[in-house]
Amino acid sequence: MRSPTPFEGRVYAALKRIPEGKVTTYGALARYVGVPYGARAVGRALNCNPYAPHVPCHRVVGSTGMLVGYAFGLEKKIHLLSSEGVIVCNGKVDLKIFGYMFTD
DNA sequence: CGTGTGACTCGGT
DNA sequence: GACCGAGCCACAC
Repeated sequence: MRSPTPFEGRVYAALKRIPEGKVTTYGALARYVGVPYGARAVGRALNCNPYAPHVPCHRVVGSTGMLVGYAFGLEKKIHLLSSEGVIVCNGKVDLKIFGYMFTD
């Protein structure tokens, strides 16, 4: 287990701020942690440190609402989201309804 | 310190 | 809306 870097710590903190039944995008998450164009860095951090379920990494989807990846498997990710009230259609989520933009 | 990689995003065609 | 190429970031080697 590699020690979590400050950057990863900010990512996990942001993840925990996502209300249940909502999802966010790698881009929005990256901006929130202070890295406007670090969407890839965010994804890499989650893939390398899936502290699940301590960190709800399953609430992170692509900019188009499409689920792009999950360390435990996309099927698992989809199931978790639907269990929280998020409607997943064909591996995609409606960001117009479930998209969380870290307004605060 | 340079190179490669990955759960991304955007702009052009 | 789909496909393709380029850009950006943090991290491991």
